[in-house]
Amino acid sequence: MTSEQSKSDISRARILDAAAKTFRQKGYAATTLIEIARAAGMQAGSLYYHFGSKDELLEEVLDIGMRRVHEAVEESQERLPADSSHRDRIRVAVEAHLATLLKHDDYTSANIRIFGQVPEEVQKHHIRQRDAYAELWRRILTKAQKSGALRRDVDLGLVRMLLMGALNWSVEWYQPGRTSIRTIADHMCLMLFNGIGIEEPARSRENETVA
Amino acid sequence: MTSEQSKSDISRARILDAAAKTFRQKGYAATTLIEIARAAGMQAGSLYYHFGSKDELLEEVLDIGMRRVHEAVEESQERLPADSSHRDRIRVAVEAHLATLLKHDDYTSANIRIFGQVPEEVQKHHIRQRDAYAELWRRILTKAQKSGALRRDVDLGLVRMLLMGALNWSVEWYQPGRTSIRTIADHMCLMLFNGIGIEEPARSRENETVA
DNA sequence: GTCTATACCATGATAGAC
DNA sequence: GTCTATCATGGTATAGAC
Repeated sequence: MTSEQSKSDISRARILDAAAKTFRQKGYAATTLIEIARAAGMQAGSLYYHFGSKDELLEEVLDIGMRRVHEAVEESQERLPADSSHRDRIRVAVEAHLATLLKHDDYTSANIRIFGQVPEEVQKHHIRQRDAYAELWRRILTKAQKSGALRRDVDLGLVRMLLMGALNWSVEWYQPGRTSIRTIADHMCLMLFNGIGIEEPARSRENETVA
Repeated sequence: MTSEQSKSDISRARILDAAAKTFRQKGYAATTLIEIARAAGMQAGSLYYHFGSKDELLEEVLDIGMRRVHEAVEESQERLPADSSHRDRIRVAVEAHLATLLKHDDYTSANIRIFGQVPEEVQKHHIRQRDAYAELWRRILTKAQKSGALRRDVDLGLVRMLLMGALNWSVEWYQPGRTSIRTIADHMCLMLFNGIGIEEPARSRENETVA
């Protein structure tokens, strides 16, 4: 049944892809249905056979994008051996989030990038979904903290925001080929767990260059 | 001479304030001149006495925003005793960046938020300015690293991006009164320098988990 | 300097042919 | 299912009165 693809389904998918890509690039308001239609290989009027309005199209793009990261991070946890360390749990979550965001997923990056500038009405419809994703991260971090893998004297909510910010902002600067997603994740985790400071007097030398 | 304020100057300033605020909230394309004019207490047509076009107005908002953070961070460095530690240098820079961004400065936050979705032509005009700001941070971090305050085996460019991301993203979630800017800066610096991990008995593998 | 009025254009959306 | 044609709206920008 999943392999059953009517012509309608195919067009729908093409439209969504085109919309995600364009929304991501130009933002919501600056994106015209004419552009989306052209990118999808059809005329603007034809979009309305598949979607009731620009906002409906937008909402589906946002929904898909958030669902994808959520699932990716969730699966990253499930795939892990039950006895994994909390650092590893966090590490794979970071990598899953980054990978979804940066590896040709216009849906998730569109969501991250434009959510703040989308009509309020639309935002309201997606708050629950965003909260659910935040809750997933909250759980991961809280468990780590409770079992002694993270310092207790920090505001985990704040840490989560800073962490998400560091990761999400990558959509603004990441360029495929220049740095691997793995390397970004490694640096993020190093900062998160160990920091990159060096104790004042001791000249600790550890000569491994992270490429 | 600075206290010399013609009526024109006052209106100009009011328009810019209104524009920064609205751009920040709604994004560039979704903001209409009608809105800006109303917020500035005049009619849309009147804006053209002060600015040649919507884009010209936008460019000035972007310019002011970037100039303000740049100056704030630069001054944070100059105000510091000459013998300050590199950690302190970085700490005050972080705080200056955050403070400018979050303390009722719609200009800087507008710049941060909408830059990626502004007409290419406009972006081009501001790349040099952004590079200069990035260069300021690059210098601060590099000096710290060279003098042994930061690990040598990290990609400082990557660290800078992650750091800026964590800070910049705060415009998306910060709410005055809930957390102090100082607290955010402290958490950021703790992560950056020490990390928030606690040594776990078993593995001492730092970053690079090569499969 | 700011207003009103309006030209001009682009967009989201609809209707009906094919 | 997609096209063409078209409407209605709302926006940027201009012109001229005050």
